[in-house]
Amino acid sequence: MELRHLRYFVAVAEELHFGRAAERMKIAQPPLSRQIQDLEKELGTRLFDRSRRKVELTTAGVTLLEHTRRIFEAVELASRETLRAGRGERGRIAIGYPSSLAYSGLPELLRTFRARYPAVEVVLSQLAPQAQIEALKGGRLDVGFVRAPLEEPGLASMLVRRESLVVALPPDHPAVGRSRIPLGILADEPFVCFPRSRGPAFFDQLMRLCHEAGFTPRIVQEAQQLDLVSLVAAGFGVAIVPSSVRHTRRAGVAYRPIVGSPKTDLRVAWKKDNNAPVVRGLVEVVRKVGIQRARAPS
Amino acid sequence: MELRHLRYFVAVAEELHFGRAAERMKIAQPPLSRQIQDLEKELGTRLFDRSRRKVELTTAGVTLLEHTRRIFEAVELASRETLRAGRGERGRIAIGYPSSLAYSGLPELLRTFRARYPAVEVVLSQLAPQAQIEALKGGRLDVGFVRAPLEEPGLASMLVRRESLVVALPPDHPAVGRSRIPLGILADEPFVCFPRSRGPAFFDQLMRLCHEAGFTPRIVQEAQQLDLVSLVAAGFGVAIVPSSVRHTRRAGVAYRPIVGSPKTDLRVAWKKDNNAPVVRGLVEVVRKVGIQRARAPS
DNA sequence: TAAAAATACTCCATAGGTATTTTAT
DNA sequence: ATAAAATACCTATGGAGTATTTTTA
Repeated sequence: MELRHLRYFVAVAEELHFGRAAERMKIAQPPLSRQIQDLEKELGTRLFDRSRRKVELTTAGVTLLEHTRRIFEAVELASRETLRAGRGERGRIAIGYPSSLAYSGLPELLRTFRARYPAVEVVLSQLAPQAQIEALKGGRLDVGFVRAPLEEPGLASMLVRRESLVVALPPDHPAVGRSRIPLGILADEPFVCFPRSRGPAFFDQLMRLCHEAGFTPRIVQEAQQLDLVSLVAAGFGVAIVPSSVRHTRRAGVAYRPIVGSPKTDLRVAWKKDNNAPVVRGLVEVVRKVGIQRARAPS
Repeated sequence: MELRHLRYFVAVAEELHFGRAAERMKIAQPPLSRQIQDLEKELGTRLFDRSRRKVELTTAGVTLLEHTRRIFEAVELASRETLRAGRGERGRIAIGYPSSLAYSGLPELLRTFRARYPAVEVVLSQLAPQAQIEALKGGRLDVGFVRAPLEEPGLASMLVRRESLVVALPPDHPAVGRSRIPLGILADEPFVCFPRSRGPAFFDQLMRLCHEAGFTPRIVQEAQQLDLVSLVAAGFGVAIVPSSVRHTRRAGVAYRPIVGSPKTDLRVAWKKDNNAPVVRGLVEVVRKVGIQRARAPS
């Protein structure tokens, strides 16, 4: 059985006249008769009563007509939904992000994305850079936002924004008096930072910066759960963070730019061979809308 | 789009390999590739990702696969239900019957019929013969049981059983002494019977019998609602009824055979051009099982 | 007799086959 | 180098057309 048979059947059932039904189907009457006969043969029962001059549906025909409507509805629905899925307007996307994006940038991005793809389920995971990279490669994540150059084979990425690094330090620290801080004056300060395993690229950049300033930072605390800024506020030491961290208002911490304005890149990454239209769609939204820095608190 | 496309699509989606899918579909690989391409073209989206060495479903493909299952289920259901309807195993049948069958014969028949056609809805109407004939012609009834020769054009009928007519009379009537009653001795009796309009054939047969016995019956009461036997019991007069009426046990009435054993035919009737399989099925059940006379009460 | 469906055939569009190329590993 | 899908081209099944017959009112 083919849908053609059912289309022809519906035409005859509605016209109750082979000639007119054939006309409607843009074919001649004899082939239509044959197709209906083939269908009747395959189903094993008559669908029309042609014993008298006029064509009438048999009880079997009535039954088939009812079911046929449902079949065509199912086919149309399948067709529509498949196209929607193909356009990325349907499905699920798992997004990874670092804690620094949770309150600045990400919400705005998601609002735009969900407006454009309302039927897509968004799954969010706050993850450290390295964890994101592994989740991306393992397929547990579709896209991730990471601060890293991302030379991973198998992953593709796009620059979202470039921002300055700043020093976070207690407000009573002597260096606060300066408008720009030369890293060298922090040579003897205790540093707090994330463990290298959480984000090697950022960690290594930090080390490089300090070495260029002529010292090796004394790392006193590797933040595990708590965020860096809270540790700085608690007086454990100073930290170097992306400037956007300032947007999370917080007492007990001052931020100062660094001499030489070192930068860090926020990139959006995805598996190179992940062609899912939702992923393309999200990246496209990021490209067009970007992730704006929220305005710094006054 | 044809079901063929969907069948091929399912094969490839399940095998995730064009070669094996083609083998399963008993066709060569290139035509299968083409059919899938045609389907993708028609739907407007890719269904498989062949960018790498192995074939994978796209999100659109996953969506279509889910819907496809529903489509094939609908097609199979339609096929099965249509065949069942064609066999008369599904539908509705309106049956007319005279009061005399309500307690003898009809229940047994219906039990057999419903056992064979459990999904058929049976609608019963107790109707006088003439009302049945009109309902049959008007399509409000599918089959009717009538006592009449049924020479109606447009209707077909089959003899169900032939039974004797008997006289119903009060037990204290002088004629009760006889084992067989010559109708002539009832010449001066008051008769109760149904109005001619309710069943002309039976009424005319009655008149003919009396005339042959040399008199015209004095009809004192034309039963409208109440049945004849009750009127006889109430002493309004005598009546001539089919012998099966005796099966409704009732005090105050005696039954005696008539000399010459006149007979009446119970026929099952249907519209000649009603080819509904349910109707054929019922008539077939009647033919095979018949409507047995219930055993006379001792 | 006329209207309409079925039959008998003819033709061609397209499903399917064969040979080969392209692609990705 | 190889496995697998795509492409190119050919074949042939069966869907559709034309002419005619059959059926029924």
